[in-house]
Amino acid sequence: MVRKPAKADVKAAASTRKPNMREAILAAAEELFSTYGFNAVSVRDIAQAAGANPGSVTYHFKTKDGLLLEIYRRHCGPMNRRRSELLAAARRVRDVQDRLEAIVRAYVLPAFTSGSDLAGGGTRFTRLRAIMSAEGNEVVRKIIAQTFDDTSHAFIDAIHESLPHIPRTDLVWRGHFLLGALYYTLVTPERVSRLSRGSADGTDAGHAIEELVRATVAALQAAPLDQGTPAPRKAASANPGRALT
Amino acid sequence: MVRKPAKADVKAAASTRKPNMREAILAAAEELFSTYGFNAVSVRDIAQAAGANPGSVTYHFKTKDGLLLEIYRRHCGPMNRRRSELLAAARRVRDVQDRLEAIVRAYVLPAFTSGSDLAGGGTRFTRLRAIMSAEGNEVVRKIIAQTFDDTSHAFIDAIHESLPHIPRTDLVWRGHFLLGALYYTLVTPERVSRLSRGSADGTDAGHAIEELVRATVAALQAAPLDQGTPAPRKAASANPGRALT
DNA sequence: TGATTATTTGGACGATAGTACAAATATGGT
DNA sequence: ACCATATTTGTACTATCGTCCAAATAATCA
Repeated sequence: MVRKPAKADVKAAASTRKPNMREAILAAAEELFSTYGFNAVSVRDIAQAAGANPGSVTYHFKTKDGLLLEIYRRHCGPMNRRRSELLAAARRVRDVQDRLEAIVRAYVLPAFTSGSDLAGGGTRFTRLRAIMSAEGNEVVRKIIAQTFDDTSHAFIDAIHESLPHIPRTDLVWRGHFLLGALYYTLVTPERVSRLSRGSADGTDAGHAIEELVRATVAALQAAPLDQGTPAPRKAASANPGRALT
Repeated sequence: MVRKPAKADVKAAASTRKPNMREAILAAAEELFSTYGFNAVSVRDIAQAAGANPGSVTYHFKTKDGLLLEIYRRHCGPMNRRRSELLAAARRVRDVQDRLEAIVRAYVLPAFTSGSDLAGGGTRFTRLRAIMSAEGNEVVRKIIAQTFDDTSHAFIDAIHESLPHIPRTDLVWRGHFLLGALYYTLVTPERVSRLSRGSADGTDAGHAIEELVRATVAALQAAPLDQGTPAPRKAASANPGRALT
């Protein structure tokens, strides 16, 4: 096809230098996958976005699945390490209520903030995980089960220690709901803006975190299902300020 | 509203006769889309699953998008009608606590139970919606905004009437979390079974509904963020049985 | 019945998918 | 400067995609 007129011109056209094409491909793939999903993005799309040749993608990552795998490898480590640190600190909080909130925050925060270099990297990767779990990608399913389940168990255990009267099963459910809410907020933040008629911004990560933490802490403390305790009556409305705490 | 009883006969003899190919294609497409997503399923996959010719799909629905559109048309009406009925009934519940629970149940229940003929139709369609929102399908985005937003507003308004001291914005967030939790449970139910080490079944719709309702009612009643009320201390642990209600 | 319409069929079209590979080029150590 | 290696490039391969179309078949009704 048409040859490039001059190497310098091409490089100048790109906003940044490209010392490491491999990194550029990874960044482009992460951005595209987290926006349109894995199936909807082609290797050629990624190559073009990275200013690379489709063959380079094959050279560096062998297959499209391999590229996705490498993205996960890049993020899982730092994110779970951050979670462990925050969880360890949260466990040391004296007050039960504060501790519970700190634990939930330790789970949610690393999903939003970047674990590595790029701004918004955490949000982007978590959105990618959300889309992947919806698409049911088989390559990713194994990584999730073997990389994230340990972290999930650690958090559930920590919560269970703070709420020993609630069966573990219920806490698993409620932690599951937390992850679903977190994913959905990252996938369709504009829905919040729309339904609130502009009084809330779904893309405001800070606000989303606070809302999510507050709602989750309340949900975790709700009476369990089995133990024959029907949802208590009237008391809540009699104590509106503090609501359910 | 009752559908043809003859439908059962047709289904029983699925391998032999095919009186209505259009319906068979719709059913196959719904099943495949809700399992693998829109992008991952080809028109030929659908045709094969329905025992039809790929050309028949084009004949009946013009395009692949048209097929998806028709699936939505089939379900949206009955589901939202059911929700309206249940919501109207829930509004008439006297006790505030019971009413709140009934409202949430009115939102969640039609998403699980079938609105039409097939068993598990409701669950399947809701799972489809979950995957579609993750894939960011443009064809569907318009339908969602114009068909489901009215319903969402109605539920938020009803909740707001029962919890007037909580700003609408917070209720929007919490309703959003509810939908995310609902979606995620339908998309990856096996995760609940895995993390609970077998003590819970993620595919048990009845149990999922109860857990979801309990957690959501508690979350809705939590103190709002802004009004300077820090999460209350100590009281919760002093009242473990009822927790946050 | 025959005539008209509705549906199904099988094959084809151009576009694009993931991947492979040889040639061209860039890089780094000596 | 040279050589060995790493990387990039251009292109080609096969497979599959959504859609289209003319012919074959089924269904409907005068």
